[in-house]
Amino acid sequence: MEKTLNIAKALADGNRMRVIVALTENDELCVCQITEMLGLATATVSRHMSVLQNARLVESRKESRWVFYRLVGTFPDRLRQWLRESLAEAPEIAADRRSLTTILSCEPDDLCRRQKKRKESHACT
Amino acid sequence: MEKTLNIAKALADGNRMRVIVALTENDELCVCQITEMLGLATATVSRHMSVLQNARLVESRKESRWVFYRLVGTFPDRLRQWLRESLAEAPEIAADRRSLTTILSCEPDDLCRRQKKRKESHACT
DNA sequence: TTTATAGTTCGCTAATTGACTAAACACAGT
DNA sequence: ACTGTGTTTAGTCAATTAGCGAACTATAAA
Repeated sequence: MEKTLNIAKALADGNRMRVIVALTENDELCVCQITEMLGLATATVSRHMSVLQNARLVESRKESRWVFYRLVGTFPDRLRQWLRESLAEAPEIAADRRSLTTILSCEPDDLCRRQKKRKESHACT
Repeated sequence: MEKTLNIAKALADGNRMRVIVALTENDELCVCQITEMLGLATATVSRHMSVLQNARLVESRKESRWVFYRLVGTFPDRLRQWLRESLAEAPEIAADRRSLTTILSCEPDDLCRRQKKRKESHACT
């Protein structure tokens, strides 16, 4: 029962749910892309991804400086179906989809550079 | 998205998950039966059922002094399937099933009387 | 009408959780 | 070796939550 409960707990956060849904539509995403989509601090995103990984919902691989996450191959099919059906009309998910289109149109390198620049400009304000 | 997230949050507690699964196997259960199964205070069970009701997972009816809860007719089928599949081998659920056999073999009246007697005997200890 | 009963709500406590910043880590780039 | 980059971990704070007992509510029973 612990495994199922961990999954339920992992999904009991709006941002983590958004990540899971985004990963049902995209093979994999890197932390900086998820960070950009959610609009949170990198540290927070990392924490969230850790929760999802511990719940065995996602797995990760490292390539160069970037860490990419994807859904595990054993992701429960019924759960995926429920999420997609129940969130089919959700405006927040549609917004994520649109913003991801832009995010995915550039390489992680460029994206991370943009995030850094944005962060510094905030620091100067 | 709020509706789906509320459901996820409602399920992110072991006891509430156990109640939902019990209700997939039993048409309806009254508070005192759920209380007996979970081994919690009535107040706590009532609070939990309120969460499930607010998440639109269960509905209630009152008969005499008893309140009965059942799954809503719109309970997401995929979600039910996922829960039943992933919890098919869970020892805790099996234990609940067994204890419910005993609980359901007597009327709410008798059960409530037993619970009251048990509570008083604790008070005397 | 009064008393009893079952469930709900309130308030408290302790634990957990989401967001952030800063520091640490892993390792690529120079 | 040193510097830069992206991510992870640790610590803090505020908000939320699960469990309980007490008080309250709804209403059945006497």
